[in-house]
Amino acid sequence: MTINWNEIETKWRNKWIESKDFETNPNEKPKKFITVAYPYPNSPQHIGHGRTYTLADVHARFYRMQGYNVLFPMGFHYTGTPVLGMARRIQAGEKEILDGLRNVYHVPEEDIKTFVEPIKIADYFHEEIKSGMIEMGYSIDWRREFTTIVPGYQKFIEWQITTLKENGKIIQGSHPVGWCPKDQNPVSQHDTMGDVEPKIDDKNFLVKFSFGEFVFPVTTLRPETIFGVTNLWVNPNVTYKKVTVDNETWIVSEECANKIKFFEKEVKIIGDMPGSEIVGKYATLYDGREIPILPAEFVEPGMGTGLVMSVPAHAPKDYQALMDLKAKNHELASKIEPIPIIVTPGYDVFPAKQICEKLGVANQTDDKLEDGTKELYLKEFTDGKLNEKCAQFNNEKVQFGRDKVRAWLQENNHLEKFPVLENAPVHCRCGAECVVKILNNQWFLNYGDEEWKELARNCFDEMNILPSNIRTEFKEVIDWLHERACARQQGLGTKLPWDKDWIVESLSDSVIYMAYYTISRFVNDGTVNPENLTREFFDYILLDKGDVKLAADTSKLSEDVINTMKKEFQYFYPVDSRHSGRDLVQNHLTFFVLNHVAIFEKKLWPQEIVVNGSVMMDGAKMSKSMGNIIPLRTAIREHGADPIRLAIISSAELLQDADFNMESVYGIQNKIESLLEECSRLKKGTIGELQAEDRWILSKTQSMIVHVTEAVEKMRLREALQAILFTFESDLSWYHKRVQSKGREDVSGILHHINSVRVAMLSPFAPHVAEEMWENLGNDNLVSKSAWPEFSKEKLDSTSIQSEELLKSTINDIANILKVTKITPKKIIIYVNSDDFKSKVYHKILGIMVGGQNNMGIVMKELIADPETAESKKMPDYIQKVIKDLHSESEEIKTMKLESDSFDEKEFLSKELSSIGKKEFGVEISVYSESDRDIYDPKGKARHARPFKPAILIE
RNA sequence: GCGGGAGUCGCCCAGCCUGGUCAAAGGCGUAGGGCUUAGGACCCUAUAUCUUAGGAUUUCGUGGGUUCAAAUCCCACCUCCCGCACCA
Repeated sequence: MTINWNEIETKWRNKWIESKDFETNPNEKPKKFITVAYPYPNSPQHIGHGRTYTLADVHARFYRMQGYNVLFPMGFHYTGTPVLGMARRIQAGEKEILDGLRNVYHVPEEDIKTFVEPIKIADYFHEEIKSGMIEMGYSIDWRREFTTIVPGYQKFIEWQITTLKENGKIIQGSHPVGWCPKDQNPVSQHDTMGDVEPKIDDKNFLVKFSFGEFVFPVTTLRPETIFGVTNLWVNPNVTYKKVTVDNETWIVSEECANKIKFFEKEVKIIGDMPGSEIVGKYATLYDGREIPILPAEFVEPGMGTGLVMSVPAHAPKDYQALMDLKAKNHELASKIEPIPIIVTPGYDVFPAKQICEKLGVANQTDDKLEDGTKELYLKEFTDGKLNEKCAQFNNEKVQFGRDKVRAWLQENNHLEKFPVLENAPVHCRCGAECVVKILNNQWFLNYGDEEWKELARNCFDEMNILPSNIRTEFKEVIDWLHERACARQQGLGTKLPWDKDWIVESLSDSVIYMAYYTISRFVNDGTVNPENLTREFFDYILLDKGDVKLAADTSKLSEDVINTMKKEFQYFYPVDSRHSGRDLVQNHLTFFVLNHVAIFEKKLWPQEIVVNGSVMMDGAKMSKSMGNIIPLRTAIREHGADPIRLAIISSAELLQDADFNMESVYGIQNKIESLLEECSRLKKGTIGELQAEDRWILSKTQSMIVHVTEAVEKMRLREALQAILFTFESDLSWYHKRVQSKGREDVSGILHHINSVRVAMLSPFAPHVAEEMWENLGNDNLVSKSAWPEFSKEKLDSTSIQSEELLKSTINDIANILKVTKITPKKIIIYVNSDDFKSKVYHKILGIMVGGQNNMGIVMKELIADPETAESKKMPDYIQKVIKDLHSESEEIKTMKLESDSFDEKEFLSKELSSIGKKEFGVEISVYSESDRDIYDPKGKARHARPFKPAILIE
């Protein structure tokens, strides 16, 4: 049978919509509030996005079947800048992006025309993504949907950010950003040519030397080398500028002057100073020491300030430049000797000299200097120690000393930050070269605050985190986190209420919004006019602060409505499970916790976080440039939603990256097809008297229920699915074998029961086709509304599991012997144990082993200590073998054997073995007990029989 | 540099937290058989090595250690991947 997936899926989707199953309001049942990070709509979603939502949907559907009132809502995150950049590029007619929209995303031409407006882009993909979610069968309550730029949400964010500020969580400061001087805008990856992220290196510093009334600023990554400075380098061919910077006059290159204009400084160029005029003079160091200024061609005016300080003992370039001058008998240079200040194991006193000689550097323009410099800088940083020339920093490791030296110089106004673009040049899409701008008065969330961190740690400690091994990562993130800018100057979003030049940054307006799902329903149905929502309203509903009258008056609502809304919030909150991709661990998920603890009281803190890995395509990372992105809706059309859901879930456990490939989809499709076929064959029937194999398979079904339920609870969905579809299959095929060999035809009632259980458990994973199967099984309700199969101890017949295991292992042993000996059997004889003493010893050993003891010596001692089994010291061989038998059985089986009644092996085997044995081996099998009088035992095998391990003779 | 992971029987990937059910699940591939007009799909069997009695041997990155017992716990080493922010 070939399934028409789209037809089945549409059929059931419509039924769900009709019955409004997923529209959730408070009721008397216990609730679960499941949320997923909402999408940013600047492209259609692909299979990778589908993973997080699918896992959450399975979770939601599972809880629903377990009898919870589950709220699973969705919103759309419009806040941010990427669509702005897209719109600009589309307006400029950039081929690359237009081709992508047309050929990869198949956006209709008339829609593309509207995309010059950023919101139209978001609107388009919003609808696209939403349609995909519906087609995937996500059980979302769409009545609560919103975007982050609707008035109600904006009122909510204003309230959130104001509350944070009043709680002292927001501070002001300055911050460097990548900046386009032409557009007068910050630039991010989306705004640059080639989509490069402008990387800012703020470990770069500027050390100030004096030169008469002027300041000579010099940039360095290694402030500690100030102690080893012997001279400055200046390019004699460059004309430097005199520049007033606040109250000082600096000598810097023109390029540098243009950079510092973007720092928080008053900058004005007032004149020239040719490099040639500076060369040969002296500058003054922080400690009053005079050092000569020497010419060097390697000094580039575009780098740093265009002036360089020379540390010839530790910088290969400086050393070589000095040598070059000395070779020319330069007068000032000839007097200079390197000053070593760092001791590093593996290097001698003058490491720079050592490296230049090792690499055979010819002169200061030699390319080998770059490698040498890199090597030495790293070694000195990780292994080096400052020496006695470094005053109070003597004996400090460079790793730690550097920061101390920097702080000390900074205090004494000898040093300033000089952030640079690490990956310069970066070009804005407009063509201009980007610079670093220091933004004044930036607003920060003070995530560095220790008290705040401590609260978050408390929350994490009490929270369930799946998978649990990601907990340490959260701990690290909390430790490492510091102030984070929470406002931007451009993009869509909500304005800061107290400073309208700024917009609340997108990662800061998406941290507690789950609370808004309980409000959006009332906004969407018109009960509430969002424009009227006030602080008092939110305070009352979300924080239980103030009184209902004030909240009602200020927001022009009735007290009844207000109290209904408050009850709804209090019913659904806290969030019971937050699903997200692992890329959000370091930011969103941690901020989510931080903001909750900063705003809400403890009982409203999140209960659980579930983190999943990403999706790979045929083993490779998905990327637009590689062209291996499959839009989700395309995949649904081609393969069906359920196969995609199953393929995503079955390809990897939670945190592992899932590999999506077509083979796995086809495999799943076939598996499901045969299951569906079987379901349509089976009819509800009466279950007659149970035979041994019936009791066994029903017991196995119970075990499966336990196993699957546990796995889903821990979000080990792959394991659960595997159990439902595959592992159980091998039990079923054994059952079929047994039934066939007995020639039974009355088992369809049992199979119907078993498959009902399987289909119900499959339903959260593959909801559409499970409904179809459920219907085929003859049910007239929806499986998504039916109850999750429940384990019942009474249905678990441990004796039947044991006896069936005995049968299987006996068959297995016979097959094994036949395989090894390659004989064709004419007759098979089985001898079961009937020796009471052996049984007694067996049980005694079983008890000892279940108690945790497995050592032969200890077991023997215990046996001898008991007068009933003391005789066993005469049969160490038997003891050893029994221990070994038991070793190869699961704890579960061992416990069962211990707890349940023993059964008559002979009776069972002689009754059950012949039919299956005849089918498997084609000969009669006779069963004797060791003590039978009429025993046929020509080879004396019978005495080898042990409990659960009969002896076998094949002729 | 700071931090987080990973290395399993041809490939992908479970198992490790909680040691014995582990020669190690499942999928793919491969080989043989069945079914089929053929192909596909499906089903069965095999797939470390040795073995004429249900067994033995060597295996889970490398080298040590703990233990009656190690893929699993501890130590060291090797190799590989990912994140480092104002960006969704």
